[in-house]
Amino acid sequence: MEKYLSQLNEAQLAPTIQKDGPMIVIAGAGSGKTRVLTFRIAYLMHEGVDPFNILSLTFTNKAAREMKSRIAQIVGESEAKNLWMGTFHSIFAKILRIEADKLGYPSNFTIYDSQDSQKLISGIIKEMGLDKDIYKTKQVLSRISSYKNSLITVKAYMANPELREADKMAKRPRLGEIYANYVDRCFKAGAMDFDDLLLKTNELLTRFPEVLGKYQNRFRYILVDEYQDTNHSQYLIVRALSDKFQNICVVGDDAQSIYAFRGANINNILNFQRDYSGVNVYRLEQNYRSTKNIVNAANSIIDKNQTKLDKVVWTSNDEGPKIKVNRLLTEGDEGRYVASSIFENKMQHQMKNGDFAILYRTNAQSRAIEDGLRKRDIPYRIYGGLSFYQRKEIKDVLSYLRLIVNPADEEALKRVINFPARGIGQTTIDRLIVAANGYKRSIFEVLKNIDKIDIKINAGTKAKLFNFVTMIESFQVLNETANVFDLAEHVSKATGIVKEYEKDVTPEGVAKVDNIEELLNGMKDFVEEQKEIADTTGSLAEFLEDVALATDLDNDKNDGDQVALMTIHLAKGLEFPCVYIVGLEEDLFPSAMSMNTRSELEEERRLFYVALTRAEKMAYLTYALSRYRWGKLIDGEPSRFIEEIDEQYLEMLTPIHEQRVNPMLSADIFGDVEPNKIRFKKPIKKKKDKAPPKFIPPKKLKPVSNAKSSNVNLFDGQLTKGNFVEHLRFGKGEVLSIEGKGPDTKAEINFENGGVKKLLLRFAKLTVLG
DNA sequence: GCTCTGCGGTTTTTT
DNA sequence: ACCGCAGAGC
Repeated sequence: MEKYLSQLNEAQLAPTIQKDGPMIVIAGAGSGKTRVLTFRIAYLMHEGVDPFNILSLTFTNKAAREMKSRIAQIVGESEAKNLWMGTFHSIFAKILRIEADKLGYPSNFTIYDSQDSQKLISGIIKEMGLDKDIYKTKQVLSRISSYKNSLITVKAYMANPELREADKMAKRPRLGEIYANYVDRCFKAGAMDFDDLLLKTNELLTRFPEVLGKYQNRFRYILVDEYQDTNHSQYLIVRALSDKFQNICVVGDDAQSIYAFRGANINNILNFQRDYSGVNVYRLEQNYRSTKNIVNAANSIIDKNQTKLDKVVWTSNDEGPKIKVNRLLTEGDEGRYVASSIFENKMQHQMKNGDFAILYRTNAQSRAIEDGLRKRDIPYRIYGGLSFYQRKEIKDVLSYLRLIVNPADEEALKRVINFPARGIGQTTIDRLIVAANGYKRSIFEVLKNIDKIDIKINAGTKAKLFNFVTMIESFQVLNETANVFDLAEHVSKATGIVKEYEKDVTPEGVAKVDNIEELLNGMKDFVEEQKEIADTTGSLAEFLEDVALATDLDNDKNDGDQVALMTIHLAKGLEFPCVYIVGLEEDLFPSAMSMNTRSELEEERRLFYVALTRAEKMAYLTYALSRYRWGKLIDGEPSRFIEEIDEQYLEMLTPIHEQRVNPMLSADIFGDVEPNKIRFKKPIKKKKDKAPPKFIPPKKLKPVSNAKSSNVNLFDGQLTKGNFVEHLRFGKGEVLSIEGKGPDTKAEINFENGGVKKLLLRFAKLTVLG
């Protein structure tokens, strides 16, 4: 143990060897918090704590696995495997299965993913005959989700006039009814959604004191990673479980809280000291990951936030190169630039593809980057997006498997009852749902008793339904004896799914068949793996649970040396020698959806902080003057975050403001990438969009966008005080004054929805009204 | 009940 | 630009 502890600095050592009592570790980016957590757990075990009594909660399965294997290296495999280590969702799903009967749930309950939840909600809205334009599925679901995360049950909602009033004001007076129906249908289907896994755990621990006592005694030592991202529901679980022994260690960084949008409450970390008595506060402030330039630049930006804990991150690492900032004309140029820059860095610094990460705000941005990388033959891997298990063909197979484990699973049943097509249409399904609701039973039970109940379905259809039920039941029998791989293989053949997709000879169809094969291979691995682990059964139910809570990041196949592409959210906790942060434009990053309040904007800023602190040696920031959004070419302005960085840490490859851009010069940044093509492509494209008029005839409504011209001010001399203009975002406005000359001309404009703005005319997208 | 077509939403982030 | 879904026609 000594040999491990000696690897820690003073600040890391103190929290590692505090055995008992509540403690919080405020850990700056790259300060070695994972090391503290792992060594601390090893230390506890060294001090005689049974691993069975240690609960360690992480944010991702991947983090849990990595931590477990690191601990195994210290204390040995056999000891480490008894640790309770995983995500909130996976740990409490396991506990809920054990205690399910107390809550009236079957222990083999299904976990609905958000797609399942959405389909159920939209079905309920339809059944209730509500206007789907007012009751938007996603909005309704997000309301329900936030209620659940705040522990507002249907009963609590109904008893709370304020909440009901708020939804009424939002023109959704029947939201409570939808909520009630949704909860009811999930319960009847033996299903829990993601939020339920936490909500029901809370219910379990409050309603059954003996259960709470049992788990309090079991989890004598609790550690929580990424505490800043816990929501209220998770917070209460941790509080309840740690209440008896108070051996609670939370680790987090308020500057990296980026999940408020899904209910994470930054106050959980800010108020931790108030929640427990005698809290020891530790700070890890030395960054071991990044260069001085990167650390200081990141500090300079997070300084702009008001809500934060005192902490000064510093490093003794090298100065390192400055952060390079580059402006491109279009998203295509951005992709090409990033690709050629990676190419150059590989040549100059002998770097591998795996040393690079390209981070973006939204998944939609990946396409242009991909194109650039492909042209340069740079191998890459996209993380996130539609995960493997969410793909249609995979969900089809999984739905059959879910139905075997839990035939009440309504969403699975609806998905496959007529896929592949077997002549059971929507009308029949609707009638089945009505009957199931009427009898307060699951659809599957209705199906089994189809002859005994009152339902208007003709004999032919009844026969088809009977066949379907028989098929599922035969699978259930097989599940008693066969392993999950053999079962799944049989299912994909017997149901005709594979045959159905084999009919499709397009590349997409072929890919689907391949994907199903990959799923089966994965199940084979699962079977093999489970043979080696004594305390798991390798059951189908277990496989499905793993799959339901898995993310793309978890299945790191590590196939070869590839550049990583992902959203910034996904990048949290990772690090790369060289990081490209792309799409640094107002309305994109910060996102237009998150600029309404200071707290939203501060979360965007933390997101930027997270992005920048992923970099070890080099960081690049890029933005494009125009990019396709919703199929249209939209002009953008550079993100405020670029200007918020102390400029001494930046190297502007292109001037950010007030300077003429020479298109010939800007072409140079592509190095040897078909310069001619790039140089001439833009002007041609631009011409097609809009021919810049020589002058603007007054009084006539003439749409003139200054847009992509970017190096000239088309309004030069045309726009004067008193002119009326229209802006895409700010609406109509009156020109108050003009200042500057040529490309630097600015106009002060009073907009009807935006107030007074000063706009650089060569960037402003204005229509002159007269 | 099945198939095709046109429409509409999408692009904020995810356990 | 793209995908998924609803509605109409067969």
